[in-house]
Amino acid sequence: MAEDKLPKRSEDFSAWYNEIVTRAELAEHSPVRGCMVIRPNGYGIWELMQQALDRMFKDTGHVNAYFPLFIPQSFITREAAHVEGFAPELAVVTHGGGKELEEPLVVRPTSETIIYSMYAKWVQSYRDLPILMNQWANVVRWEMRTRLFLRTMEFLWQEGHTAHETEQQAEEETLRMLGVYRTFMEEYLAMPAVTGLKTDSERFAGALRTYSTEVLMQDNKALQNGTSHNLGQNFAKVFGLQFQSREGSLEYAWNTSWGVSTRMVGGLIMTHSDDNGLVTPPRVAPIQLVIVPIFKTDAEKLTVMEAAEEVFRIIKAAGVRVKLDDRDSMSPGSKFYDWELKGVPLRMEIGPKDVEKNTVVIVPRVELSQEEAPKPGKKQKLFISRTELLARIPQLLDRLQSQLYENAKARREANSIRNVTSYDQVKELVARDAGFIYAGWCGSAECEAKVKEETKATIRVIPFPEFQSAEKPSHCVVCGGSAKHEVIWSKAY
RNA sequence: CGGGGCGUGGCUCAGCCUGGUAGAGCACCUGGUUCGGGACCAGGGGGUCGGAGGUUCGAAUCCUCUCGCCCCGACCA
Repeated sequence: MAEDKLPKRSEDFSAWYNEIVTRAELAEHSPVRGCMVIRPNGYGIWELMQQALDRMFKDTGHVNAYFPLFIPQSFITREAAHVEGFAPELAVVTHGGGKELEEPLVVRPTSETIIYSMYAKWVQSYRDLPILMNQWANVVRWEMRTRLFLRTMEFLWQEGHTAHETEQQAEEETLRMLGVYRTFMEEYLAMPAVTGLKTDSERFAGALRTYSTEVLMQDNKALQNGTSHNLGQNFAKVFGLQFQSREGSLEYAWNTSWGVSTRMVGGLIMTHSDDNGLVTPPRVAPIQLVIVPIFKTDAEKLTVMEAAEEVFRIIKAAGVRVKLDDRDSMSPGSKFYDWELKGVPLRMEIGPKDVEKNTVVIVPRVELSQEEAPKPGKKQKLFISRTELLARIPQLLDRLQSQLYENAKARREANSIRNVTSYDQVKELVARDAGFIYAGWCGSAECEAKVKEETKATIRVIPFPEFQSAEKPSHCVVCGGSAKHEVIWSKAY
């Protein structure tokens, strides 16, 4: 077969990423520029993400609904900041049914306007609040430059939209959902996320405050993969979302919105995968374990397949997402490479020797520090008795899940540079893609813009206390004025 | 939208400069032998050269326009 190897991450990270996406059959370009077809391998990951998130949303009291794709253009233009933010990336429908429309329809870039206009109809009194709703949808934003999963003109996401009596309740909701995202990313995607507040320049168009989760990719660029906004009363005022308060007065509701998208799939790839291909954390792996039977003679094939099928049934019954690779046109070695490329967490080999000894061989996609170390230059192979399988496989999946998280977190820590006090050092660090750069900032948009202009790095976030350095910076790394915040600078996707 | 690169069977690419009517490897199909880290032999199917227009007796090859992809920059989840 002699398949070509992937480009190496260290040599061409972009090419490596693109090759993984297409060769692992996650997605490919559509005939329409900037749009993508998500193939079953990629969509399977997204489905598992959806399932887990949806459960978490329900557990925090949210319900799902669906609002339409088309939004009257006039809705978008009502909220000043919102229009300004989205105008350049709107797709507008001007014709329908063969006639020019009286009012053009915007293909939703996000649904604040249509949703809050509806909430306004549904809410009369404080008794109707809070509204805690979510929708799973596609949205369209006209983009100049696109990349599969990371930035496409149409993407899939969920957008939560809530309405509350008080600013404090809205703020609590905003932070609660940011926390849900972080938990989800860490527990399911094995992605260590830094959470914090966005600066004014990075804030969502129409929000009071925007918070985000930021994850460091293997090329040391940051990926914002979740945002949560406290919208204040901006949209409520524009769409007349009012309620009679407990005191009898008429008040505008306080809104929040929060979303994550298929961009997370791209982040997942860039966090864990290696030069052999995709690496998928077990909890979001469409196939968690693949069984590769090995045999020479027909007699061996018979006994090996019988054993493989039995193991398959047992493991499947235990709730593991397992596949038996019974393709007979491919050699086992070739299958090994194939499943490594596709990121399956565990591979099981069953051959004549295993049948004889009533064992199987398991090879984890990523080396597990808790298991016996491999021989130098070899892959880690675990020899497991068939009688232990039901206990061992879930354990190995768990260990792989946490191993990926530990690896990613260690990498992030190794590439977080704290207490940077000179601007020259910032320039030097950004120039060599050093990662997350923690430094003081005076809070001025001028200093922020200067750094962006001169280095391409932006303030990713004003990190929450648990991420802040032990020693608080005293001066702005740009102007030398007194520091208002410690911020994280980094190049970003 | 600016700069650069590239579009030739499913994939990677040769052919283009010096026009003469399309080729390789891999993949795919059939049969056989194989199978513990990318198997081998034999046979076979498949492209009109991104698209449109032009020059020419004749265009993958020359010219014009256009579409798309990739990289870099400005904008962004």
